[in-house]
Amino acid sequence: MRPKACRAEAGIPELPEVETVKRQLAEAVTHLRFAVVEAIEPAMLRDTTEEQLRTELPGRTIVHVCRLGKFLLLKMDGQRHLHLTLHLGMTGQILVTPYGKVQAGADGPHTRFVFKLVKDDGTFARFEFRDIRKFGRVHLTGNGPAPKLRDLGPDAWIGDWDTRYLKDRLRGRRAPIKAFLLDQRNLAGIGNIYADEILWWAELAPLRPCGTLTVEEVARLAAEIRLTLEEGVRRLGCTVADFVDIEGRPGGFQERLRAYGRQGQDCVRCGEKIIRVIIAGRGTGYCPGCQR
DNA sequence: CCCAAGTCCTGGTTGC
DNA sequence: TGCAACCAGGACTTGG
Repeated sequence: MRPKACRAEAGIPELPEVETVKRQLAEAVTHLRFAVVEAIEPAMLRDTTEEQLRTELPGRTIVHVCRLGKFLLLKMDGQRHLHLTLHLGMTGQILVTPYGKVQAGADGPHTRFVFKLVKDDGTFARFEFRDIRKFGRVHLTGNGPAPKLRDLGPDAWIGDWDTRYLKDRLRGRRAPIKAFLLDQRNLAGIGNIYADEILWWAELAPLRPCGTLTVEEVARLAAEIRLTLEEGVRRLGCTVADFVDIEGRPGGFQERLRAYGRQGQDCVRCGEKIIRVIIAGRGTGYCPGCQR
């Protein structure tokens, strides 16, 4: 079985988008071995020198691909627990293509890393990390995942946390609830778009100070975090690579938005106009009518 | 020119 | 007053 061509991108990568990439990547590269590593943009490296990437990765086989929040982790075989950790930043894309297709194998203007992978049967695949804005990051670490991952809270979608955890973390804080959701140390994986959508579903105003949420509201928030991300994963899981628009969002995503980017339009729940404010330095859409 | 985004960094503020 | 925790805002980057 040859490695399947895979083009994984999905607009701004938040948890559901990264989960989609993770699934496609796992399918495409698990059990393949690194052969040649090319770091075109070494400035995107963390915890790692270009030299280490070039010398330590070749010969190692990918045994597992997983995700924590917005981070992708590729675990290698061998004793040293070598991990390649990827963050897609804002505009990162992963492309995996079998070699032999001239068109598929070419560097683009935004190609930042290229990994040549080899399979048991001797065929090769090209694993490319593209990133227009270079906010993406690549870590190669021995003895476990990148140190950065230790600062992350539990995975917002499938992590081990509950209403009690949220309540404890929110207590006494004056920062707006939206800023709390964006802080990866609390929960990992929520970005600007899903934060707005979660707060709309939970009927909570994004400016509400964390500490003012009632137990009932925290329970609502906890439920909507799981449900909104679940829906995102399900929808993007249906987004076959070929359907993904080069420009950004996969089909069906934009029309599902209830708050983010809908300023000036009617709230589909109460009819009030969605407004836009800046919170935590980020554009925020919400309904002043029903989000309290 | 300004805007968007995720994360890192800095410096100022709050409250015990 | 001291100090840690907290919080706001700028830097980074590029294309629309």
